[in-house]
Amino acid sequence: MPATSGARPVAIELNAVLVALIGDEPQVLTLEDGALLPSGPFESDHPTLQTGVRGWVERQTHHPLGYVEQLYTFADRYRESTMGYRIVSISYLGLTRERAAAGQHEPGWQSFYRYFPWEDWREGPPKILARAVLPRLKGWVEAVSDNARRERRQRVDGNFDIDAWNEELVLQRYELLYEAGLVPEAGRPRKPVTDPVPGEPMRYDHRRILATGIARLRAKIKYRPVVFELMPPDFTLGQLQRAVEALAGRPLHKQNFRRQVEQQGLVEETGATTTGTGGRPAKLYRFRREIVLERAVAGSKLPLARS
Amino acid sequence: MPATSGARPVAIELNAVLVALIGDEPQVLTLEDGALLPSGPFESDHPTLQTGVRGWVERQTHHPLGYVEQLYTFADRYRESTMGYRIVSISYLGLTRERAAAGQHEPGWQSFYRYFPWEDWREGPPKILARAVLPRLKGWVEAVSDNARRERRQRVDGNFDIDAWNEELVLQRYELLYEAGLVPEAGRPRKPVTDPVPGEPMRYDHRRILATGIARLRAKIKYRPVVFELMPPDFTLGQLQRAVEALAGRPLHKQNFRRQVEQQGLVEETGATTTGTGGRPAKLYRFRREIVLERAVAGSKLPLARS
DNA sequence: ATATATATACTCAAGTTGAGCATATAGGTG
DNA sequence: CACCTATATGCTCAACTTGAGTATATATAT
Repeated sequence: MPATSGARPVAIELNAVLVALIGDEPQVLTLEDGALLPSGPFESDHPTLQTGVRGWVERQTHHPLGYVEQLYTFADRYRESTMGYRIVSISYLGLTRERAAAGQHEPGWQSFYRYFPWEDWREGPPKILARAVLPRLKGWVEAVSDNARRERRQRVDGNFDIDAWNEELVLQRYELLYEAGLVPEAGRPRKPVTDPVPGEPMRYDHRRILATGIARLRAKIKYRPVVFELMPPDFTLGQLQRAVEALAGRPLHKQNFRRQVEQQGLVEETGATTTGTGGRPAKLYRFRREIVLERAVAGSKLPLARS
Repeated sequence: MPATSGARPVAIELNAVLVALIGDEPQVLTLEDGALLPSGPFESDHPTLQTGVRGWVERQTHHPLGYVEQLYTFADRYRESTMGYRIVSISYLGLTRERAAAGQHEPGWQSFYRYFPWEDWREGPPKILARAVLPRLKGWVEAVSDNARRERRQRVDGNFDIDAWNEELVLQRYELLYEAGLVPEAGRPRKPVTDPVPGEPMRYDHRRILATGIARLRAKIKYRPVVFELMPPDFTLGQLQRAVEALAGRPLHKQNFRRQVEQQGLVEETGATTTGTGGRPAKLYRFRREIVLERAVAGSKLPLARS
């Protein structure tokens, strides 16, 4: 028998990091003027968690969810429900297609970089890094000495290396800033943050959940064709590149990007072109959806023997 | 307010996929003669889930856990506790160091490949694949026609490709076998499996959880230095290679493996050598633990612009 | 002494990647 | 209209990485 006898009742809450691209800007659906991620109860009439999330999100947003994946389950003691149950929150990442009004501000949708301004390197190193983030981290490093200082320095250098920026470390950087007392997080057992680094906070641990979602998405676009879940059916390679750049928060080399996309066989030409791009007309492409079944991908870095 | 009002009480159960290498064989800790993974209640006096798992596992096994990571949260309706609560199970992957008695059978420890015999390619393609698994899958493909058949064929070809075996797809292969009715899984809404493919079953969904853990571990060894959590403090490169081969289930090219390990700077020589290896004495190495802080790794496959 | 292991060092061709030059074709401007 | 500016697209090339060896060293067993 599995040892479930000592299990205690808790309440389950679902959280969603719902992402869309609106006019080249990566956005997340929020409530309460950007302070909360959408949350919903786990309804027992759904056969699985996944379908529960799907149903509830699609009811709320009236848009189909192209892709859903579980992010993480948090059950930290600082979140207690009013009923006395302990709250366990299970968070999901969901991707949905661009809304109609490109370039407009849709109510509830907020840019990733409102919460993590140091993560947007599309125009080069964000000034906020050198001006606000790094000096404060330096202070935190130097607040201790000897081994502790060396360890802090290594962590800062490894996660905030200007010369070898790693865009996947969104969560680790956020957690480091949290440890350094530079970002506030409601409800956590921490001394209040008097002078936080720039970037909007959220209530509860929602900003941390968002960081988890962005980090996962940035890692995933490198080895699974998930960007296409955010694109319209037909698109130019330029649009596709801007979409990846928006998510990764980094500028890409145009010619090499096309080479990569084309030789991976991810897209096919529709035959049409568009002149709306401001220069030579661009060919329109569509995602070859069959490829998801065919190739289960994976980048083996293991030095396999024989062939 | 987050919409937690409709949340229903459930019971939380923790499951662990606890891995150790025992004499070149990758093993998992089980109960009930291999039929169950260790499970424990979520005790409310632990500040976080992670420390809860750690404490409970270390109490049970009397060994420190080198590495713990959350795997997945399952809450499928077919698992109801006797009390009427719904059970949500949160599973973890844990790595621990090799036991004293190498080569011996430790009670409770079972080889990965007892449960997934088709996943062990260390001696070339497992005979069981051509003899039992693939023919049965072929039957499943041909049981339908037209589009359905084409889709089934694509999925089988993509996940069980003998000529381009992808060792990371452990979970996807297991799920495909489940869908094809070739592996039994207790408690699931499925017709009973009369003639399963070889490989031990487990109770509940524990075999699926184990598949999740192995898949995660196989993916992780490629970009994080987690193997070292399974190794003794000093080891030869030969031992290290056999450890990776055991986890990945594939033979590696010896010279290229050393090159990779050395140029990644993951290890340093201890200065000592050992003659116990049956040939020329091997240098002993140790893991450079500092590197974990220094390099946050990640294999960028994005074609970045400028430098 | 010889056979057989394993360990370690080095080489080389093929493939991949980073960086950039060159050309095509739209719209806007004097 | 000639020309400037954008974006799109095609192609090259050197540097680096990877796959697949050959060659040599040094233990133990017979």
